Amino acid sequence: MAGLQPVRGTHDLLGEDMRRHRKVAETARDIAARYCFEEIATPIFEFSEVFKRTLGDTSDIVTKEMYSFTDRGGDDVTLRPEGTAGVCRALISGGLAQRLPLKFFYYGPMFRYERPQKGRLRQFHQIGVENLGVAEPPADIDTIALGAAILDGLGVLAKTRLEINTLGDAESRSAYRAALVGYFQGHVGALSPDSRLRLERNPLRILDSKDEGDRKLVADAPLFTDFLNSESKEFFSQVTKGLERLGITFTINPRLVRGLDYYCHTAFEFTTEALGAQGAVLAGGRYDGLVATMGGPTVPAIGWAGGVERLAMLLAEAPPQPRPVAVVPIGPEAEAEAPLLAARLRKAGFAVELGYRGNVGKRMKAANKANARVALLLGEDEMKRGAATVRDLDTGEQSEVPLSDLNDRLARFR
RNA sequence: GCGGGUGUAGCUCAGUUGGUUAGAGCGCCAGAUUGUGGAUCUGGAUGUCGCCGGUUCAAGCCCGGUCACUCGCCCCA
Repeated sequence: MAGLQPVRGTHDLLGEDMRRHRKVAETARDIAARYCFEEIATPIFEFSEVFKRTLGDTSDIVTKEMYSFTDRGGDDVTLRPEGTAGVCRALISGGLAQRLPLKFFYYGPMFRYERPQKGRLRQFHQIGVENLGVAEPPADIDTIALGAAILDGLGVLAKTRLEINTLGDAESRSAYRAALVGYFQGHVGALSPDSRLRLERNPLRILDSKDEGDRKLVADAPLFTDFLNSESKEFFSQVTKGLERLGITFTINPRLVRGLDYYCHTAFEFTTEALGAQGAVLAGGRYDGLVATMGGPTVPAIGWAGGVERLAMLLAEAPPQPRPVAVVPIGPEAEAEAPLLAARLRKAGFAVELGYRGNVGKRMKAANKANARVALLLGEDEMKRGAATVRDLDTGEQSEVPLSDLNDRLARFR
C-alpha cells in the first residue's frame, strides 16, 4: 500500500463526473419505467457458484477476473462481475418463475479484476435490463428499442451505431461451429497464436479477431447464414423487420458473436468510435439457455447491459448544477434567524445555500461561488420590517420583499 | 497476463549539456471593502519533483526497481 491511494481501477465520483453519471442512471431508469421494466436491485455479491455455473469453470473470466473471497463463515463469494446472473438467481430462488413474463431494469456497481483503461475500471457501473419469459421476436425488438430510446434520451444515439447479428438456435449454431472449426483447422498454420487457442476454447470468437492475418482467413470462412435453419432465419427476419418499422437503423455484422453456449438468436451492440478501443457502450442478446444452465426451469430471455462510465463520457456536456438561493444574514440577530428562513424555503422546495460565516462581502463571494441565482440579504433593517432584500445575482437588481411574499417572488428560481 | 507512453503546487504545464534557494498561469487565502458577489489591484501559502535504491563532489534531469495513470493486446459474463 503506497500512501493513501484509491485501489487501482477505482475512483471517486464527484462534481461534474457525478452529475454525468447520475444523469445516465436516472435517464435510463425513467425510460425503462416507461417501457414497464420494473427496477430490481440484487446483492452486490453472490455465492461464487452463481457466476461459475454461468461461465464454466475453465474460462479466464472465472480464474482471473473475478473478485472472489472466502468470508468468515467459510463461504466462497464473489463481487458481481455483471448483472444478469444475479437477476436469474433471483428469478430461481425467489420463485419468480411463477409470475413470468417479467421485465427488469437494474443499475449498480460491478467488479472485474482487469487492467484498467479509459472507460474500463475495476469497479464500474452498469445499467441493464432483462426481459424474461418471452421466446418471440417482439421481446427482442422492444428490448433493443428500449436501449435505443435510452441512448436517444441521453442525446448520444447519433454517436453510436447499432450492430446486430443472429447466433441461430442450438442446432444451427452447432452445425456452424463444426464447419468453422473444420475450416480453421485446415488453416491452423496461418492463425494467430491467440486464435489457435480460441479454436479450442471459443471458435466463434475468431470471427471478431483484430489480427490482420486472422481477418483474411475470416473473410473466406463459412458464413453463418448458410447454416441457419429456416426457423432461425425467420426469427432474425422478424427482429430486423420490427426494428426497421420502428425506424431504428442498424447494420448486420456477421462477425458479431458471443462465446457462451446459452446465447442464441439475437446478438447486438451499440458501439461508438469516440472512446478508443472500448467501443461498446450498450450490448446484449438473447440467452434462452441461461436460467436452465443455472439449475432453474427453461426461461427464454433477452437483455442488455450498458456501461455507465462510458455513456457518461459520451454526454456532450455535464448537466448543470442547480442554482441555489443564498441566504446572507447580517448581524447576530439575523444570524440566528437565517437558518429558520432557510428551512422554510427548503421545505417549500428551494435549494438554499446558507452561509455559515464571514461578513457580508465574504458571504456574497461564497454565494457567487455556489453559483447562486439570488441572494437574500437579511439585516437589522429588513428584520424590523419583516422583510428581506432579494438581490438578483445575474442582473444585480435588488428590492426589499416582505417575508410573506418570498415564496411567490422566488417561484421562478425554484 | 503482455507491450508502448507518462508521472514536477489543488489543476494545466515549464524547468537548458546534471550545478547554489524548483518556476509560470489558473485556482486558493488575506487585504484594498465591518450592508453587497463577479472585475481590478496588492500581498501570501503552496511541493517527500510518484516511491525506493544506485551512479556522482553534485540528481527534478542519468540508471535500476516499484507504484499509479494512460494507449493498445488478451478478455469482455
